[in-house]
Amino acid sequence: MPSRGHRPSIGRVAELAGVSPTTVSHALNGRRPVSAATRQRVLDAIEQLGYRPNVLARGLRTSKSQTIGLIIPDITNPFYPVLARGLQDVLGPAGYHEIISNTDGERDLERSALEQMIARQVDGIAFAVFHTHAEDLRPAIDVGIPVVRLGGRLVQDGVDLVHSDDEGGAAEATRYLLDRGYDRIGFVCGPEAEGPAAERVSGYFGALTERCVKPDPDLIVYTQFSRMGGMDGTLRLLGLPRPPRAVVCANDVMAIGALDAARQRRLDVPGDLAIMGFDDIEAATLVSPQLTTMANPARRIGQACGRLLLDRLSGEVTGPPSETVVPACLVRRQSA
Amino acid sequence: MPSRGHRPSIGRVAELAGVSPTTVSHALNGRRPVSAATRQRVLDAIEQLGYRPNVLARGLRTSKSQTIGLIIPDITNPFYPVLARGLQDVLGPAGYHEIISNTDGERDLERSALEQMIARQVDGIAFAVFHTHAEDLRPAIDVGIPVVRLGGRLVQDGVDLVHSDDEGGAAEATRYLLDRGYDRIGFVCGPEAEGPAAERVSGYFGALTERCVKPDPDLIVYTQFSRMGGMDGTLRLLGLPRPPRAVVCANDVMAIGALDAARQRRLDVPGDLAIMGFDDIEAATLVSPQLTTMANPARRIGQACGRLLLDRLSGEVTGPPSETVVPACLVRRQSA
DNA sequence: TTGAAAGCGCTAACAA
DNA sequence: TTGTTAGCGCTTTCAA
Repeated sequence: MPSRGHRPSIGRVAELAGVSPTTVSHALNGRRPVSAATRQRVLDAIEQLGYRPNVLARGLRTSKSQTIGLIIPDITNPFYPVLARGLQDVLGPAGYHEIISNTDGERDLERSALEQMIARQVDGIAFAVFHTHAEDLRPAIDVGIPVVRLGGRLVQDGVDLVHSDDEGGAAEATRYLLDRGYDRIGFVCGPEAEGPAAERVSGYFGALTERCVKPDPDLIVYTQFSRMGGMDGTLRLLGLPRPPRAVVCANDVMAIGALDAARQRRLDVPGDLAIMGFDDIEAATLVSPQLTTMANPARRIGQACGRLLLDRLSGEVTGPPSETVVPACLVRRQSA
Repeated sequence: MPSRGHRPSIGRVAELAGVSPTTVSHALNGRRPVSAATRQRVLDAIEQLGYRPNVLARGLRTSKSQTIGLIIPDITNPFYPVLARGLQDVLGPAGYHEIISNTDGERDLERSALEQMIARQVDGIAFAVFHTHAEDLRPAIDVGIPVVRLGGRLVQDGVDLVHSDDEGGAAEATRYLLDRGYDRIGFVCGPEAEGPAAERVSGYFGALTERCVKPDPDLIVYTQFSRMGGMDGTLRLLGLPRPPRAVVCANDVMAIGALDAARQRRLDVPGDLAIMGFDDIEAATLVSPQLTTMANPARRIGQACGRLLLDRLSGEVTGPPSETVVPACLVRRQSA
C-alpha cells in the first residue's frame, strides 16, 4: 500500500528488489538485457510499491519530455478538436501527450505560447498560425524543435507544412456541379483574397477553365464568412439578370446562409438551386436539406501532422521541409 | 544569438551576469531580495542568451509540474472543448497548462490515462468519468493529487464534484412551457433512468408537481440519445389519443429529431408544437426554427473546476469534498 | 545582499 | 548480467 502523498522512487524499488537503480531502469525500458529472475523481482517490487516512473525526471535526464505542443486559435472552433484527436491518434500510441494553447489568433499570445512550449521542453510543435510571420517561429527552430505548420503555404526552413487541398477541393466541387449539367455556377467567398479562401477561388476557376467554361466575374461575390454573409452573397447572385442555378460556398456556415436565401425566395433546393458547402461541419447533416459538401479532413490533417512529427523525432527524416496536402473529400447529401 | 540545438542553462546566465545561479533564480521568481543593479545584469544576460527556465527541471526540484490533467471521453464531442477552454480560462493565467487524454469512455483507457497523469506529476486532475467506479480514482488520491470529477454525483473522499444543474434546468424548461399555457407537456428522454438523464426527468416531474399538474406517465417516452431517437419519441407522443402540444427533449440533438417529426407531420413549430432542447449546441441556431433550449454551461463548468483546483493547489482549501452545481440557462429562440 | 553545496529521480557512460 | 558514478537544470537550505 503506497503511503499517502509520497511517491516511491526508483531507488526504493531497487532497494526492495535487491538490485541497483540502473537495473530497475533497464528492466523497465529494456535497453539492455536483464535476467528473467531479476526482472521478475523488479516487477514485483514495482507492483508492491505502486511505483510509476517520474516522467519529469526522465525528461530532464534525456532532454525528451514525450510531449507535443499544439498551438491553435481556439479549441472551441469545431475544426481543432478533430485535428487534436487526429494528432493524438498517432502520437498517443507512441507515448506522447499533447499540451494545447489557445491563442485566439492574437500574435502576442501566439508568441508567448511558443515560449511556454519551449520552456516546457516539448519535443515537437504543431502550430496553426494565424499571423504567418516566419520569424515568430524562429525561437523554436533555433533550439532544434521540429515544427509543423497547419494551414498556410509559406515555405520556411525547419518548418514542415500540412494543409488541406483547398484548391483541389473547390475544383472537385465545381466539377461535380458541371457534371450535373450546371454551367452557370456562382461562388460565394469570404472577404479576403488570400489564404485558403484564395485557394478555393482558384480551384473554382481552374475547374471552369479546364472544362472550357468561361468564368464570369459577376458570379463571384465577396462577403462575410458567416451565415448572414452566405445569405447576402447568395441573394446578390440571385438578383443577377441571369442568376446561377448552382452555388459553391467557401464554407458550410455560409452554405447554411445560402439555404436561408433559398428559403426566403421560396426556391427548392436542389431543384431550383443547388448548393455546395465546404468543411462538413456537424451541422451539415442537421439542416434541411442536408448539405452536400467537401469534407475538410481535420482528423487526417492531425494524423499527417503526427506522423511528420514522429518521423522528425525519430531522426529518420532529416531532409528539408516537406509539404503535405491532404485531399478534401466530396460528401454527397441532399443540397446538390 | 542562441546556438542551434542547445538551450542556455541558469548556470550560463549566472556566468554571464557574474553572479551565482542562486541569484539568477531569485531574480526570476523573487523569493528573496536582489539588488536592482544585480537584477538588471541578470535580466540583460537572460535577454542576451535567450534564456528560458527549464520547466521540467524546476518541476523535478519542486515536485510541481504546473500541469493539470484533463481526462475526457472524446475531445471531438462538442461539450468538451468548451469545458477545456473554461478550464484554461482560469488555469492559464495562473501559469498552468493542461494535458488532455481521450478515453472514449472505456474503463481501461480511463485507468491508464490516470496512471499517465500521475507519472507526469500533474498537480491536479479533472476527470469526466464514464465508469464511475470510486476505486479507479484511488491511485491519484493516494498520491495526494486533487481530483475534480465532472458530472456524476457520487460523493467520494478526496474528490470534488462539479456538474450542471440538470434537475433545475429541466424544471425551468418545464415551467417556461407551463407559463405559456401548455398543460400537457411531453418529455422525450434517453434509454437510461440514471445519470444526468434521470436528473432531467425528475426536474420535469418536480416542476409539474409544483404547479399542481398531475404528471401523466404516457407523456414520457424513452428512446435513443440521437436525432432518430428524438424523432421516434416525438412521433410516439404525437400518436397518443391526446397528444401533447409541447415537448421537452433531453438534449438538442433529440430536439432536432423532434423538429423532423413535426415537419413530417406538417406541424408548425412552435404554433402546433412547441419544442425545447437541452445543451445549446452550435447547431441549435442553425436549424429552422432555431431551438429554444437550456444551455449546458460547459464553459462555466470548466471555470468552476479550474477555480476548485486552484483553491486546493494553493492549500487554502483543505476541507472535505465540495459539490458545485452550475445552473443551466434558458435560451429563448424560436421553437418554443 | 549574495554564494556554496546538496539533491529532486532518472539514465547513460564506464567498469566489472 | 549487473553496479558505480556522474550529472541533466533547477531550487533551497545553510552560511557568510
